[in-house]
Amino acid sequence: MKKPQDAYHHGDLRSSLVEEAVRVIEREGLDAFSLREVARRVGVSPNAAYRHFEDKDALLSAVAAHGLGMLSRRMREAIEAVSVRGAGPRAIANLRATGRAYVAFALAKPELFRVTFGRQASPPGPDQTCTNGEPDPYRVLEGCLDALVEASVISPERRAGAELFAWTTVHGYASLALGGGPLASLEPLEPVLDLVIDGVLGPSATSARKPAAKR
Amino acid sequence: MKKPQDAYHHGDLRSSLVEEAVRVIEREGLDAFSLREVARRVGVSPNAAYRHFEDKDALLSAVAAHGLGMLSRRMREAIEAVSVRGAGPRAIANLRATGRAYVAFALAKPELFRVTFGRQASPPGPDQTCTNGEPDPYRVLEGCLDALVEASVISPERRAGAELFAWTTVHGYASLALGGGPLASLEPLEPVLDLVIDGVLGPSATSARKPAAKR
DNA sequence: TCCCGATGTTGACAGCGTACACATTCCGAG
DNA sequence: CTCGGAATGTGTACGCTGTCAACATCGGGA
Repeated sequence: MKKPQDAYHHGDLRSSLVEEAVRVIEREGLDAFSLREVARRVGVSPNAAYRHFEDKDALLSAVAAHGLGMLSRRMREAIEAVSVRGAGPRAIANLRATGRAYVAFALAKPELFRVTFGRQASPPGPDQTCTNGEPDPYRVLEGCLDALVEASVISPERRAGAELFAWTTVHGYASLALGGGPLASLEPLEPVLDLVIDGVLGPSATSARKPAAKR
Repeated sequence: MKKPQDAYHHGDLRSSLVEEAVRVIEREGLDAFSLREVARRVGVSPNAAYRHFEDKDALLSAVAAHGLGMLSRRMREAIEAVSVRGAGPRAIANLRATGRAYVAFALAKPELFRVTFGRQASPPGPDQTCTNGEPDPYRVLEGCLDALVEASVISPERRAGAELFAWTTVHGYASLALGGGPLASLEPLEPVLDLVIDGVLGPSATSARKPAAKR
């Protein structure tokens, strides 16, 4: 009576493989990840994976999609934790919350974050595919900015560049915090978020923001 | 009579290995890179590399250092192309030029850029090691911001967060442009640079910037 | 001159991704 | 109920990889 699309012999391999792959990558690093290792841990033969993924790279892509879904969920949870009803400056707090959640996710699951965003080939379709039914993180950001427009905090035309700018800055902070550059031991996030919000809101509203939250 | 530190049997292997590795990575992707492949192309046995690099990862780190040096050079060249004498708003143009050069490098050599910044382990020392005598890119940015302070365009305290913010935004743009996220087919850079400069200069000087350059 | 250390080579091993052929299990048509 | 094909998992094999140990070669200082 259960209807998951693949629960035949093993009972939802594919999902098991993806989850185990996420675990290996996050706990022992991307270098420790191999098809054979994951299959071994799941308890199937190495080639079983080929019934569900064309090759190793396809499995990695599935891992990336999984990571995207997790990130998206955390951003939405962060929003909900801030506002039950959202309007006015609450919308600004939401935007800030998503940024914080984004960086927190990168720091909490650095290897997964790298796999999620460090890949060249992503589905060329308009939106990324996420593992859960989650909307992809970009849509969450769009929601935040739409709310700002609806609450008349920013003008529609100012919204135009906002998505790119906000995403870009927060993603850059996360990337650099993960260790590549000389900013590895990093300065606090909040001042950066202040500048992001200033940039999004525009020069007029500079001090309309709430004082930076603690931490 | 020549004194390069290692020009014995082969004549500066190590450098040859690094350069060939850069070539392979940039032309055929990181996946096509292997110790054996690089050694093969250079014309030495696979194990010759082990006289110069502890393991594959060490060679990759050398590639990353090489990439850092290239990036740094391009940023400095971009500055020189803008200003023979630098002061006042010229310093702002310099900052913008480094940002443009940073993104241009990432787009021109995407695989190399990924290797350069996508690594977890970097030398823990205060500054990254570059291949050429180049200062690392972070120092170049510091130079730009110092010039802004010296020219009294920004206050010293405003400079504090500026390095992180500027680097972060430009690096994020470059990373996203390389294809991970949904911003792959990307919106123009200049408006983002406008916002970066606004953020660095502070809310007072919003329209002090020059109109965005063409292209 | 000769010898030692730096450099490069050869051979070997385990682990990897993956192709091919085979075994098992599920499910619907008769 | 049976039975056959499709879906799923296994066994075996191949070439490639990173790396180790032992050996060969060279060049410069005693």
